Amino acid sequence: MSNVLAQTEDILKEEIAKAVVQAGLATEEELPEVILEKPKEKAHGDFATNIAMQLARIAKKAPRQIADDIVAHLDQAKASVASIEVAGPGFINFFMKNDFLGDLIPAILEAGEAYGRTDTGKGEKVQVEFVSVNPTGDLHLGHARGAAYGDVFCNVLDAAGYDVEREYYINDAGKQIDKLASSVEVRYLQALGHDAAMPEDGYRGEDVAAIGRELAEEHGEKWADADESERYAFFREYGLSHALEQIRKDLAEFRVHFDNWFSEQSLYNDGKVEAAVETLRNSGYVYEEDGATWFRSTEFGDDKDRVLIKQDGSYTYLTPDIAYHKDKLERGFNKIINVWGSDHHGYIARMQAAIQALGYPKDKLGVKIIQIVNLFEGGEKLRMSKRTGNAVALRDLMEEAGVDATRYFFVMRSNDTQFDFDLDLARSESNDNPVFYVQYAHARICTMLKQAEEKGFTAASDSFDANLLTAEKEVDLLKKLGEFPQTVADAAEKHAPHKVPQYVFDLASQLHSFYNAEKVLDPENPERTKARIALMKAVRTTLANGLGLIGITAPEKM
RNA sequence: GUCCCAGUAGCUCAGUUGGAUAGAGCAACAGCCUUCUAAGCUGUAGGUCGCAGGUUCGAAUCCUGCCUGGGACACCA
Repeated sequence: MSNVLAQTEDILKEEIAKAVVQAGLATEEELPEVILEKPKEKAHGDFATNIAMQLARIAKKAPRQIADDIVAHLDQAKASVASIEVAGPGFINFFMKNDFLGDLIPAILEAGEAYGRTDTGKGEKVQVEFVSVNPTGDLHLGHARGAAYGDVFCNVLDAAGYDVEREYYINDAGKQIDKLASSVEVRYLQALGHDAAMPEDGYRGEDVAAIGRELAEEHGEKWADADESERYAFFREYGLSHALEQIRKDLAEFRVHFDNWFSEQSLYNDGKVEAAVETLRNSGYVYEEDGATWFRSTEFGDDKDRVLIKQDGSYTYLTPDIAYHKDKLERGFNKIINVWGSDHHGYIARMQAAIQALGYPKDKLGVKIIQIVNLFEGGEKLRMSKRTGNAVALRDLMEEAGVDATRYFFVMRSNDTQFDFDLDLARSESNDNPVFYVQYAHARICTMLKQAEEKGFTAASDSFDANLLTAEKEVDLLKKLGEFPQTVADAAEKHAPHKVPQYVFDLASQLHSFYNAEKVLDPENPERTKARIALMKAVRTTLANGLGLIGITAPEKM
């Protein structure tokens, strides 16, 4: 178990609970959960608890009096507590014996790449569906944020002990594919010099035009006057597979991979769309009106009922989507999570209604909304890609800023605030750029360790004395290292992967600070040098693991 | 009109699910390289947490109302 800090906390919590009961302040049943927090102020100790305030009502005593009683009954030695203070309205501040930190470095070095992994998720099966862009063109800015968020979120879930599956839902059945087919057709004909007009709602992007040109080159006039339906089927298939191929390629380059690519068309082929409607009908949530078939979603809090089958007999967008979610739920996940763009938020209520109508609890489905991204360059907002005239593509970003910076930037902010992507900053090789700042910390350590080797310093992970690590900056570093597993678990539980870049940045900052204050390789003090080398190795491991979760490189040299 | 998200330092954002004197980075100002990478560090300054009520020992955080910005409100996908 490499989560030394959590162990220490658990023991302390237990001892506090015991003390409360022994002091006769509350029975075990009355006892609220003991909450330990990490105070912002160093002067308030390593941990603090507000248990005395919480007990005020139960024990019918003043919080400070309660706090004193608890302290009097606490087994300080067992809880590794060095000293205790009662402060403010009744906080109990614990100053820990730092010897618990001594176990940390060997634990980290032993765990290696696994440091930061916990079993908080208890192997629960979670499925995350993200990106799921219509295969009708390039991925662009907003999709990229969703891709980065989804991917890092999955990494974090995995590290926290969840059994994660990544899925991409391919909308390959609806009208948008018909539109793609005719758009490709027009571009193909135009590429051959024929007179063809793009339909009003066709895809006018450069990406589709490229497919048309490619086709013209490969096939020449072959399809120009082929049989209408045959020709249509061909363009449809060709456009679809090429768009999809492009998406896969871009995502792969962005280091995003899926376990499962799920085709909407397969739902039709397997009769699952009909089956879903029947299921809802049998449960009594379906009715006919005005020649259409409706889903009584208002039963579950939706604003209005929704049409499943239109007057003309075709399905609405919602219907296959319900079938899709039904299919996902039947695959046995404890939880399914959708990552959607902000323009889809209005869709949540009806989907959750569908989940309930299918007989599942509402919270079986989680929806994460990714807010809009604005791209800035030279202080100005870019609306269009300079290259293609379309919305800025993921590919442009990767070229301009690199994959590392792009991924880091997209996940460093909470998903539900709009994000200004500063292209100049992402590109800059300076300390303003948080990606470089963190990577530099890693590289710095690697250089130090290399020199340590060259100079003949060695440090096996178990042959150093952790008690020599007493400088303020190194104790801070140790404490920060200890937080990593919980930060990751926290990020998973709160669906907040942005906590990882935040953590890694803080750790890098403390490393730089330590580096400037203390010398690691010191021939005058070989024993302390050994201990510090071990500390540096632990920091390097933790930084690398954090960067790994974000999906970016940890360079050894910069 | 209804719903969702946001509103915290000049700018970009955190804020440990209600805790102590609200924190980082950038920008500003003042310093630190003969020494393991200055792509770094140290310090100063900077705040009516959108506004007004309420809940309680205690509110940036929870509730109500309002203001501002963004988005969504199809028998489109």
